[in-house]
Amino acid sequence: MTATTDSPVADDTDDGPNDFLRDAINTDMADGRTSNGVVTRFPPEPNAYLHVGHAKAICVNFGIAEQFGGRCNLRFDDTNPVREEQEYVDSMIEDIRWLGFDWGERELYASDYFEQLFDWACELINKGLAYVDDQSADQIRATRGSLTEPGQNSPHRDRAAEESLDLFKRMRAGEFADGEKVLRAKIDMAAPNVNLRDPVMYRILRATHHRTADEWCIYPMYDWAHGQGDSIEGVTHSLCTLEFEDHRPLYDWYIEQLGIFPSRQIEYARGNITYTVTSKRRLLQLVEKGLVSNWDDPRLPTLQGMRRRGVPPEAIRRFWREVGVAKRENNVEVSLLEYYMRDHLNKVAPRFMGVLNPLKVVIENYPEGDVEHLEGVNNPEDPSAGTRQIPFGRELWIERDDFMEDPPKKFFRLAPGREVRLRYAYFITCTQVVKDESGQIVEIRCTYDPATKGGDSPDGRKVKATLHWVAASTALQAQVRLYDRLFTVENPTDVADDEDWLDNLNPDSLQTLETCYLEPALAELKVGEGCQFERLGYFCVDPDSTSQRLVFNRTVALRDAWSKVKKKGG
RNA sequence: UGCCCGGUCGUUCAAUUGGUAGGACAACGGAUUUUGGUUCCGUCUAUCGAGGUUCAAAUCCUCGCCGGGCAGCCA
Repeated sequence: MTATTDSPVADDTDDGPNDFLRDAINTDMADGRTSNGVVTRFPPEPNAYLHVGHAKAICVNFGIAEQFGGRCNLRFDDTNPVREEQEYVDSMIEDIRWLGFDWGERELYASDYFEQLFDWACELINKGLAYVDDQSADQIRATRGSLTEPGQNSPHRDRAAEESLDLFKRMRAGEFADGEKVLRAKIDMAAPNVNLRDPVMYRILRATHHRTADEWCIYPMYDWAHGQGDSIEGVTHSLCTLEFEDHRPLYDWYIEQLGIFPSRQIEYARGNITYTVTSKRRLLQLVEKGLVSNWDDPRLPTLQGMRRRGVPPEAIRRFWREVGVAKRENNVEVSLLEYYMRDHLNKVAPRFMGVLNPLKVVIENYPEGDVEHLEGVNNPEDPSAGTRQIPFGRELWIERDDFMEDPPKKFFRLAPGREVRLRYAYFITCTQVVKDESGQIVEIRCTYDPATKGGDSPDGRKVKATLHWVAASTALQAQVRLYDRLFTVENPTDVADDEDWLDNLNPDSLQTLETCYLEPALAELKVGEGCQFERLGYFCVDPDSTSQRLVFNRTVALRDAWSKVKKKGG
């Protein structure tokens, strides 16, 4: 395969499973319909921030182009200036790049084709295939018929082509008020497919466009722009979501009447994920009502949010590739995404120790004031990551969950009289539990065995647990934000008429821990960089960090067999 | 009750196009382990229904049933 694509994605270039899109493309190639290569496009409307659902479309379109040695254009579908803004263009470009795709010089816009679209519209008018309608929006709606009844012809449907052409040019010239006239395709008001009932091609809209400013006061509709843009660009396969299936006859009709390059539209099912919402409207509500901090809230499935949370783009790409593409409605389990997050992070994330819910440990037989440095492996999955020195001392922090005064049978961490290993350090044995007047455990007293330095016992005795720890005297203090799924149910928007989908919000989706202790090496980590806190999960540095205090986001927890045992009442 | 699309393990995608229903995740069990992580091994579970064609049907046909989309001068 000759790879001429601009998007070499090194880590996931293997083709993955077959699907009906690739089958169709293979067939078209065999039939000689792709002599200039396979061309796809990702066509967002710049009116919102990209989310993980868009990522599927991006992966499908760029992925297929790459796999077939073709190319994928980025084309902004900017035909409605009242909704679109440059800010969204910029953020989309940033997000797609972050995901790992590249479109070379082909940053394209539907608005690039406004003049051509206008000329083609004139051509259709001349052929008697389009006409200017003077009816109001209400009248057009009223005469469109219903799902079960045909529509009625507009009184202007059969006006002379010359008259329509004149009117259309005057529409462009600004002689009419917004909404006063439209250009309509002349197809069939009795068509069972409502999209074919003389669809509107142009409306008059006095709004400043983010690229063409006030050059135009008429704007093409989606159907009369998208397929034409595809054709102009030589897009061989225009892959879109299922709701456009009913539009395909119109897509094909315009191309056929114009006799231009026949792009082929194929529809596939959008990707949904359990416990998350991706509709623009709903994401907007979450942000505007302050239910999340902003568009980049790490709990949101926006690409900005996922990036801030530390989700590796590789995981998103891998996820959508493995999920595949089909035509049936789907709701993929979020655990699959989490699996690929862990799978990637496990290979690349440097390990550190951090204590989230600290409990003080004093090693009674360790010399007061002494600090020694012990060697830790940075990444057991990647020897080239090397080692680091970790300071150890008489007073340490361990995780509160790692000690139980009266442990159940299957708990094999620290308990009175029990010996455990401190990772990379020593075996310690709990000798005493110190409580305050309310009975709360405030400190654990232990002894250590100097012969077990590094964590090995020369006499071969075993311990059942290895704990992470941080030396108190050199610890970094940090805030850590733990995220849980934003909703408590798999389908948050699946609610009865008298229910509010927002009632499904998880009240505990964010837990902020103000006093966490980290090993000092973590001070070197920069904003956005990720790591593993051993035994806990993957974390990354949040932009809220200051030189005074680090802030970490938990990207995803490690799989936790103990929590399952605990739940079962172990 | 118009038109279009879809229905395969809990989830999702496959099945060389009519020839032993398979993978991944999840779940469950076990081995290894200086992360109750990783890795490894194993187990469990599915063709919406009824007819028909055929030596043979997830696949083709018919009729049902269920789910989704469509009546913007949105995309």
